[in-house]
Amino acid sequence: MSPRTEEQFELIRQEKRQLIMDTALELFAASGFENTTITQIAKKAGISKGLLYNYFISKEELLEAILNKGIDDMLAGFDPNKDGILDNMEMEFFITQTFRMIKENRKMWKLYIAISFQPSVYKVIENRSKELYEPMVRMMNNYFQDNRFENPQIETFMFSALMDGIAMDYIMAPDIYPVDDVVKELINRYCKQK
Amino acid sequence: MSPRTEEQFELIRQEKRQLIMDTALELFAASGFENTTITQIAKKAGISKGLLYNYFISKEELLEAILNKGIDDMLAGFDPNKDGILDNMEMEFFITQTFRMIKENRKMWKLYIAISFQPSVYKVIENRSKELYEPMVRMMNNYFQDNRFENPQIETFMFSALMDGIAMDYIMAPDIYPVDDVVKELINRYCKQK
Amino acid sequence: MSPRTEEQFELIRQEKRQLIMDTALELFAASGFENTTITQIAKKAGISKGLLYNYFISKEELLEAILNKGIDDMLAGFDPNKDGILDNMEMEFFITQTFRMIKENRKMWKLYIAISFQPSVYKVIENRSKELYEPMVRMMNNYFQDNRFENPQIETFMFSALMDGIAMDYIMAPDIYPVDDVVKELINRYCKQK
Amino acid sequence: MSPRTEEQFELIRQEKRQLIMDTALELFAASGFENTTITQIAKKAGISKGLLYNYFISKEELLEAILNKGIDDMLAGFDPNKDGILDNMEMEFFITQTFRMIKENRKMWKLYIAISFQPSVYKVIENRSKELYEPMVRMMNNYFQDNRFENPQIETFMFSALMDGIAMDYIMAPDIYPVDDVVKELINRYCKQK
DNA sequence: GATGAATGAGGATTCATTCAT
DNA sequence: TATGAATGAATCCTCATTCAT
Repeated sequence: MSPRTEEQFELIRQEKRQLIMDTALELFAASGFENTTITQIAKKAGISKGLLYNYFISKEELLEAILNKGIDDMLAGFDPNKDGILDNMEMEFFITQTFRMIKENRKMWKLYIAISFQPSVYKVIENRSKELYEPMVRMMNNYFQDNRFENPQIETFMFSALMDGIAMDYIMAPDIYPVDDVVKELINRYCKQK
Repeated sequence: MSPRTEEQFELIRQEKRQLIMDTALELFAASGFENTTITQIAKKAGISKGLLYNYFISKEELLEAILNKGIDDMLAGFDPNKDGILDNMEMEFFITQTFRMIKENRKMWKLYIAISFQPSVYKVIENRSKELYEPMVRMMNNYFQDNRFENPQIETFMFSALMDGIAMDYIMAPDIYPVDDVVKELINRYCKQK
Repeated sequence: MSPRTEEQFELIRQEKRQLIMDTALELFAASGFENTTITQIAKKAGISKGLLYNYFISKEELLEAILNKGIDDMLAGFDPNKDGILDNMEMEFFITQTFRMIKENRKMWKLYIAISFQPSVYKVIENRSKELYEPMVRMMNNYFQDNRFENPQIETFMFSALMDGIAMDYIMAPDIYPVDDVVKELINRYCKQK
Repeated sequence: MSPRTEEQFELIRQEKRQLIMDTALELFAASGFENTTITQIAKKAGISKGLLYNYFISKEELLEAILNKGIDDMLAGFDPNKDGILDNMEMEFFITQTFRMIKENRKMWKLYIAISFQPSVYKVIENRSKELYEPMVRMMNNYFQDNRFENPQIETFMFSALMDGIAMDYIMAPDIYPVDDVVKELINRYCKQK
């Protein structure tokens, strides 16, 4: 009856932590952060409330962990620091990649947007958000400048709005929104030779 | 010292009701529905909690009233039941009008979107939302068909995404977003003779 | 059915606040701060838990209020800032007064001492304590100097220890400790012409 | 690699048990019994929570063990059952010895006093306390009677109060309290030929 | 109409203790 | 012997709502 090894414990911790985060995200996305109780999360995850607090020091820290993980995944998913000139292929890849990530992390993004609409409450994600958005915007701006769009500034706003709008509409109604067709059209407009 | 007439009382009631709604909206938009307490609203409105419940039977009904008022205003602001053919001028008017309403009711829209991201809460306004969206979508669809856009179906999705995205981006950062310029460009693209 | 006047509300608040403090002190003194629950206090006071939090923002703030009130009472009970020369009568008055206050506020002092033994936890009363002790010690020192005791410094320590020890022993066993006799002896020793 | 003998195991057990008690005392004295968690104790002692429960069946039993050990030490430190006549030397020895023990077990005494101020907790050590106090009081009484103090009864109360008060004041501020000087004066007053 | 004291159900969090390994 | 994940009862605290005045 020797005790578990360090590795065994670590494995247990990793798995349980992920289980809690997944379960919480599910519920947060469905009902919102405030409308989800720790009891609900614990019950759905099949663990006790106490154990949850063994992994996250508070409900809010659990939220942060989920959002940070989501942002990390997004950042890892593409290279936004592309400083050189983006050609059409690369832009197409960026768009495809972005929506692939959004589709894979739909619930996280739903939560993320919901939280973003309460800035005074959740300054938590403010900094992480900038990490994500600023390089993206810079990249878009470069693209529209380099590819001689008429008004790169405004084009960036329009394109961003399109990305955001498509993402939003898709997230709101994932089952019926023809996201692939719309994205294809988006690529058509922005990544083809003029 | 003549006693107030029935109408005067009614007027006072209406004004107080509106005061409560305005105050609540302010707070809901800033911190979210769940993070705003009845006590906060009453204090900011300068009335007692008891009186607030004289005007609204519950916190949720107060929310509904605010959202319904917002949707009513929006519906009143344009004629979405336009069945005939929309010409470019009319489309331009629709866009201008829409963003004028959004700018005027920014906080209400912020609240509205935040609520929309919580399905379990969203049911409160689900039906009213459809009242607003469905005719809009029908109208857009008609416009793109009538004006011989290549793929009216997809065009409607793209255009809606643009509208939603611009609105969202503006609402998120109203102080720095160049909404007028972006909307002008939107009109340029969609309301000019081909 | 006109609402209560400001004064009526204020009266209610004063009385209820005092009721809560009295009840809490009773329990804190009997079982200690940590071993007393808000539920116990509320039940004993005949009110709801919620109401308690209408008067005190936290359990700890309730403790502070009780201790501060006790210290205020003590400070009001005698003039520790006596800078001039204390004669025997005045010293006798000081001793008598002190023990009168201790007897009247026995439970508060029990709580106060118990709390004092956890300095790392309750820095709360540190400052207030100084307010109370420092002038007392200064006064004693003056007395022993002015009245030509052999070693005023050490005499102050001895006298303080006696006061503290008597108070402590009395508080521990108020029903059987002959505090009046002991205090009489104390006065005999320290306030009679040599 | 010879297997440890039974005695070696027992020795290890004793040492670990003592380590836990020392660690716990440290924390109990600093923050109080209730404010110290088992987790804190285990972490500071460098062992697991489970192991701690291998040595003590409950947190309360750990407290009892600490206090009992302290009382045992105290009892072993002097002979309170002196039935014959105590001379001045012996009284001096008693006082010196007592404060030497208090200084050596300062934290234990801090805890002991803190506990004593919570009747509902005090029962844990009530009986052991009597074992310690009653013979002491009897001894003092005898001394004052035998040495023809005017009012031995009251003198016992005064002397006890002095002992308690000095101990208390020292324990409260061990770093600045001139305990040696004060004790010397105490001896001066009570152990010198009249 | 108007007030704010009062309620109590419900939520987040803590922690002594257990137990599989 | 030794580990720390896991439990759940208990605790503090919140807040929408009610109600006597």
